[in-house]
Amino acid sequence: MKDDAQARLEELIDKLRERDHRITPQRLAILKILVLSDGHPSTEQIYGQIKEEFPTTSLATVYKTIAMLKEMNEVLELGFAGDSNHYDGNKPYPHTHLICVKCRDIIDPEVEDLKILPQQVAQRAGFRLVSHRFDIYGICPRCQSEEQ
Amino acid sequence: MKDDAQARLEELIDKLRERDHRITPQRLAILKILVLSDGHPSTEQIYGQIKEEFPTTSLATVYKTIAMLKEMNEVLELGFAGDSNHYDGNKPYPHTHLICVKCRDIIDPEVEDLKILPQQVAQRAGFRLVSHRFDIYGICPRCQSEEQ
DNA sequence: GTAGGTGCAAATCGTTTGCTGATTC
DNA sequence: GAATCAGCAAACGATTTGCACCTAC
Repeated sequence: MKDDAQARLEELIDKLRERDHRITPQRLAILKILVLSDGHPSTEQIYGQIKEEFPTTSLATVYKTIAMLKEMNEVLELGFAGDSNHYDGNKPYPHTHLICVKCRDIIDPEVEDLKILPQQVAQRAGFRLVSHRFDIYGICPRCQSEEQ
Repeated sequence: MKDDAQARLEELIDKLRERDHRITPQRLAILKILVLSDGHPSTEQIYGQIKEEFPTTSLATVYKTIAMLKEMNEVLELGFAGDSNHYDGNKPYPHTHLICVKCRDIIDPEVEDLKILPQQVAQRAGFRLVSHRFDIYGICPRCQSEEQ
């Protein structure tokens, strides 16, 4: 495991302990999957991966673990209508996503920061800023080359 | 009905005719609701409103009409995981939204255009741009004042 | 008259919940 | 040992679909 993934995993474990959450084998496996994923795995993908190690694990456990991480603000949820949610356990704060509409791959592009724009827009309308989401949809290079 | 809403309604009717879609009373009512809404009504809200005029209308008809408009690119769909989708029939192209996380009100804020940013980000990663979505979440003035 | 639309009910899919037996601490 | 958790199945809510009847053109 890469150093930064290892460090993030230990950080998460510490935070669970702080809150008196138990470190069960299933939770540990889910945390590992999250910190080791480059992409933004969906619940189904996490479920599929964890079944390799713990075949009896249920989807409910995946959901419950993620709900716990959400409550701790240690995972970023990318919800999609009519599709599984995807999760980022490494950068649990708003950031730009580039999403392929064909293969549904999600990457973090290099992008100039939006900086104070969300705060500015919210303030101007009298809103107290909570968060924001910026998704760019396109066709990824691989899917482009596969077009006829 | 305001002039611009009237004009948009006629535009939509023309586009339906062009494609040999029939102008049924239910469809007309849904189109009216869409062009007259300042906000971004959800399917449930559209359903609720249309029932006042046509009590027998079904949710399925609302969904089917919206699916037709989506296919014609005449409505912008704002999908939310675990919530009804919302629709904008007046500005059926990507634009920034400001969303209250408490009352779920959605407004179009005055905002400097993102301009070429989505295209720039997509291009840099080799993606062909399809669309984008920029949502800012916060607490609206009314909900702030209602906080004890 | 006929292609297309409406409305109903059933099916679907992701997610959540209730509960019982098992496990971490 | 006790509080928490895992796993199962049932419940849920938004959306979609199949189909018989109906209606705009």
